[in-house]
Amino acid sequence: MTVVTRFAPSPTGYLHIGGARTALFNWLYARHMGGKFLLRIEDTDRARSTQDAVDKIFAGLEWLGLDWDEDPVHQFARAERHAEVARQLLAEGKAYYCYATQEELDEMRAAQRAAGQTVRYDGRWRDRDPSEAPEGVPPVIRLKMPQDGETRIDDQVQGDVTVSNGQLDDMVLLRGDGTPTYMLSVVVDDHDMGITHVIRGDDHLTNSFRQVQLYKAMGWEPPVFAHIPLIHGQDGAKLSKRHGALGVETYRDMGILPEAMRNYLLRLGWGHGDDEIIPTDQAIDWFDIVDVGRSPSRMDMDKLFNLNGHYLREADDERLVTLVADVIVDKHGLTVDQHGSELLFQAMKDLKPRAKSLVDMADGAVFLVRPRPLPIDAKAEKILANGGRDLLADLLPAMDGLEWTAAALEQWARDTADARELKLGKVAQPIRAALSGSTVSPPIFEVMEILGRDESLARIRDAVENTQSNQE
RNA sequence: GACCCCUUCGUCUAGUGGUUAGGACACCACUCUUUCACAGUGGAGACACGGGUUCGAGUCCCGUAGGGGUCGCCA
Repeated sequence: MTVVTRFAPSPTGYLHIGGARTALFNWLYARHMGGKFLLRIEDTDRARSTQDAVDKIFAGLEWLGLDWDEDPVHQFARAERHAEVARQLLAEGKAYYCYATQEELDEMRAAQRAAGQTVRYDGRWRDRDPSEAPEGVPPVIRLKMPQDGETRIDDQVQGDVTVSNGQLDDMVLLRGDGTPTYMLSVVVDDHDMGITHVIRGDDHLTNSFRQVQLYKAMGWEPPVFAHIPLIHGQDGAKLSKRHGALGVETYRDMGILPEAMRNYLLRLGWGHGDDEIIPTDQAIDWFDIVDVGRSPSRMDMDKLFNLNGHYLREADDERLVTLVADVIVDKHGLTVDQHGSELLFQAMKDLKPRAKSLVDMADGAVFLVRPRPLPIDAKAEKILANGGRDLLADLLPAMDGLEWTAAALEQWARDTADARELKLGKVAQPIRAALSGSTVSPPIFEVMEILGRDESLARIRDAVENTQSNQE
């Protein structure tokens, strides 16, 4: 049997982190099993569904690198098929019309609550003759749930979970306006799409019991269920769009690499011994849904960034140049021309170990492509003011004739420091301040080589001459 | 409230009856060092609690506590 999984988001907003992980697990399982991963847009809530959200979800999945098979199914387009199933059940006596009004149901629930009873539809129209139907109330169609026995789910993650059928109320299949409810739509679509494994958030676990009864009523084989634990926020509560869950594009904008995101999400609820760095191809090889844990986990940004730093160091230099240039343009408002890209490329090996995100990397690299004269930050200015400027002025004439390689420049700096009985840092820091405008940068002699003789000397001259440099 | 689920360092996890309870992030110290990082070494840090079962329990059973989820003509 070929495994078919699906990711079924409702397009009422961006693709948030929990949805992204659900998608990842479905994708990984399908790829691991050599099956298919399908997409279904659950847009039956016409009021809240938007095309913009659909686009964002697609974009989010694409960014994450989760490719789906076949064209996405739009649930609303299948409404007639769903209604047909409801009518069939009605004809077979497995479902019935319910004429209870909204107000009536509200009262019923309020009364149940007040009496300390379980709140659920009481089946008031279950055995009532439709001839008693009130005028002008468009009826809903409800499924006749079994009232005895129990419903059992052998969940791949949660294990055997059983609920007594008395807990299940007769759920609405078709609304008064003839449109299908979510409960009906998911079951019909999962069946029609040939979904073999439903992997979704734990918050759907209790829905599954009722869905199983719908499968049974239709004489269909239920899929295998796997309810994965939710991701919680720092406060331990369910992460949702209105509760701290950020869209995946936000992580992208924070400078996270998609491969880092995948690795991080994978480790939330799933592990493989002591392995932490798990590239995607390895994940496909190792991942199995039965190995997913049952307890919820919390988002840990520090770990995400740590992982991101790792993938950043491994990433291809040219790819990084493009990504970092984009951030420099967007965040720092500068342009990065051919020469600028060249500088970034050469500096990449020094930039990599210093960044945990593309944003960090851009911050650390921007001085390379800034036009002169550079802004000098307060700490750097202090170094220049406290003797650094004088030293540079003193050294400048000799520097012109040096061999301009990192190694030669470093040797020269060491000799110079020795000759003056200074520590190397005393020579290096003023140069760093002049070249980068900061006290923090990649190894400064590397920077000198990358920037080149002319630019380097010009920046040092700027620093020497501008006693009141443009401080930030 | 009812039903369902969960509970190992602060966080993510390994662990499936006998371990000095392992790893990772974060934290602290040290090493490296021209700054900052990276890297390396070391350190502190956990089986929620109470009963069983067993020669022996983080591992099995039952309670308790805490947390979460669901109870819509939303999905």
